[in-house]
Amino acid sequence: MDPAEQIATIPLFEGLLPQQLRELAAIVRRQTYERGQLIFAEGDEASGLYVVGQGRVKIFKLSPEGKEQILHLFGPGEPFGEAALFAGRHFPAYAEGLDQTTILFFPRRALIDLIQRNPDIALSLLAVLSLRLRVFANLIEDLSLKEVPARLAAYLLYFTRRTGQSAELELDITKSQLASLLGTIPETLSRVLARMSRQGLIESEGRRIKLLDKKGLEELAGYDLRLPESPQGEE
Amino acid sequence: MDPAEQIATIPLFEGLLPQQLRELAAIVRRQTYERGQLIFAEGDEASGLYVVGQGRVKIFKLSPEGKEQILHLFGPGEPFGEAALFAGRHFPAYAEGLDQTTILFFPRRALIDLIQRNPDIALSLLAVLSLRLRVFANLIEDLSLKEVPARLAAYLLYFTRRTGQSAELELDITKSQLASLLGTIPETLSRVLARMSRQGLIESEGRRIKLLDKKGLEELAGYDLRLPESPQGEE
DNA sequence: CGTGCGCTTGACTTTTTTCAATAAAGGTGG
DNA sequence: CCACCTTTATTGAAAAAAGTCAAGCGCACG
Repeated sequence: MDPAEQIATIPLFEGLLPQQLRELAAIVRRQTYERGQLIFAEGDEASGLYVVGQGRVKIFKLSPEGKEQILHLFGPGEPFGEAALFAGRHFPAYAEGLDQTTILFFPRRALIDLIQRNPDIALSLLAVLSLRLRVFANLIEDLSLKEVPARLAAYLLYFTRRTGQSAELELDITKSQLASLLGTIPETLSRVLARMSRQGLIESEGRRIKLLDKKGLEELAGYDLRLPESPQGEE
Repeated sequence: MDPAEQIATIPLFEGLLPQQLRELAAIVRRQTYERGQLIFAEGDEASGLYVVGQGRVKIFKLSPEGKEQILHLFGPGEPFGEAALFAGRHFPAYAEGLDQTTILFFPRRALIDLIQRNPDIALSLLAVLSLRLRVFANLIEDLSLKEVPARLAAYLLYFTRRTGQSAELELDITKSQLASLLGTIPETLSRVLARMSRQGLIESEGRRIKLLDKKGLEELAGYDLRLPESPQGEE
């Protein structure tokens, strides 16, 4: 595909003038990665902005023992590595291709120039970062306030809403990856899925999961009891 | 204090021209909150940017059962509530005064105008958001990859570095709040502190904690074994 | 001087992880 | 098309970590 055309489809750059798109096209570098190939490592020098072209990218942290926590999964059009661009000089996590993946890379200097001449990009970037902050806040909430079944229920419900699939959904990641996303391990996830099936909440077969009792799942996820009172003094 | 003067000391607005500072001063609203008073609640409409004047502010999430997870503690000069400004229209968490607190509030509209006319503020904001993203990434890592003793050790070491205190530190929050910050409960924290004391790692007396064995703490925190190899295939 | 809040400790329960073994699924090359 | 190999998923038994409930202490503050 023509670089300028492809860039124009990136939500982050939507609304830019043709001239500006051409500038971007002039500095972009296209890269390809195999499934499982590392794009950057935690601690690496951050020299620019990445945008997923095709395929998916996994952003994750690694414990000393090798256990991984997935922070994000990104698909076509989504930028990543921006935080390192504006804050520290180093990536705070790993990035790896989940499939065969093409990446658009925008070097730091040129990008910052462009932003300075074009505040709208900045606002767009601010929106992206804000949204991520929000996602993280929710992830933190889930990880620290809920147990695995609640996290799983929340994820399943969220997933149906995100993809529009109503009650029958098909995971686009392995269950091991889902476990990592939920902050647990495959064994635990497997058991929780089995238990939910026994309880008649879901039906699980391979990557296909049918939600049989949405109400029950919502309860599990903590969608009830949304305290109407102010939490003052709730320390 | 004169508003313009005070605004000039906010890192976020550093480097602005006197004219722009005056614009900000013209739109700012000053508010006071008591210790424990709610500044905004999760789900509230977000109508502007907050900056801490004096005192400290606690940003937190609440589980249905009332357990809280502290996301941030902010002090003078630090902005909060920005994410809601650029992304969704609602706050993703609660904010509450930790002391008697004065807040500077900048309404949305005027601020966005100013940003559009002044890309440098945008870059500054991008840096702030990026930094927070980074903090969150670390918090998520800690919460999901480490057990409480490791999180506590990491916090203690981080705290000494942040405050410059070398081996003897004085908490500026209650232990219950520290527990919440670490994603656990006071009882567990208490036990972990006791255990660490028995092991000769620390000496704890009220809010004063002395680090007796930094090396041991670093090991606990997982500062060893930083895998030098690429984590390829480490799924 | 008492009330309340923060902190600690003990006994107990629940949740999750670990370790190990096995089964199922998917892709590759003959 | 099948045998083989790797990856992914499941299950059991045991251990570990963290949370709940309940009681008690100490200290600050009115």
